[in-house]
Amino acid sequence: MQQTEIFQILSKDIRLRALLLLSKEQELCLCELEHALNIEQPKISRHMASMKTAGLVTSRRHAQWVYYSINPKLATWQTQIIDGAVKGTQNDPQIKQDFQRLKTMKNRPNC
Amino acid sequence: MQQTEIFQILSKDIRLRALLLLSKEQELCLCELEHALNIEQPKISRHMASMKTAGLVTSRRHAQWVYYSINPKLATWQTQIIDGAVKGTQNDPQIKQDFQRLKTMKNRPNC
DNA sequence: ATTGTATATACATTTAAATGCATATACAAA
DNA sequence: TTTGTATATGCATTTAAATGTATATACAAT
Repeated sequence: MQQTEIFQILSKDIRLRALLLLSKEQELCLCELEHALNIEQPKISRHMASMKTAGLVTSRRHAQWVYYSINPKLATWQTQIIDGAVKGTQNDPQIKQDFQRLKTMKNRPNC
Repeated sequence: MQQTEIFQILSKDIRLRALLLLSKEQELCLCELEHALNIEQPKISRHMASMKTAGLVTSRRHAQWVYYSINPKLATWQTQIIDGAVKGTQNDPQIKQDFQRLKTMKNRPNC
């Protein structure tokens, strides 16, 4: 049952929060995620790697930055699940804070 | 972030399969789940207990049987997630087999 | 070539779940 | 009160993820 993989990914705070950021921002580089989530670089890097392995996100490198986005090729049932997560968190203080930190981040890479 | 709890529950095969059975059958007693999923009694009992603790299912006792159902008071975002799981598994052979085993179970308790 | 910034990975350790097996409790019927 | 069936729980062990810290790689700019 590979269907459980998406649940296993979203079962952890950090990854859910990262995905929620990506669901609004289209594309974010690792350092933006690191800053918005306020966690150590190796940690977020590893979690993004696992999300990529699970096929939930894609990445592209541009100069020294690696940009992550939600995989545009997800099945509709997967998208539905993510949408549910978005709904369930729209008033969550933690998520608000994450977006706040992203907004106030200095020297965000432009492209 | 208690939103991750539903994902954590559905991240495991056994629990996802149990929930899918309940989503079609309304109510099933533990021994029906045990039989349909083809696993040991203490195992399914504990997994159902954790689903109950998480608020995903409810239970009622009738005579010596305990009947489980999906909690009717779930938030819509939670229902949406479960619906996504149902969609994502509708042609899954494992799930088909689970229903098959349920159908062919002898001496199912009636009420 | 050297320095700086961004990202990934290795490895040892910790933390958290899941499991098996035994046993306890709940209820029904004899 | 004994026996049978259904369900829950205790406890030791295993399995699986997550973590911290250090280090490696990638690319840009000097």
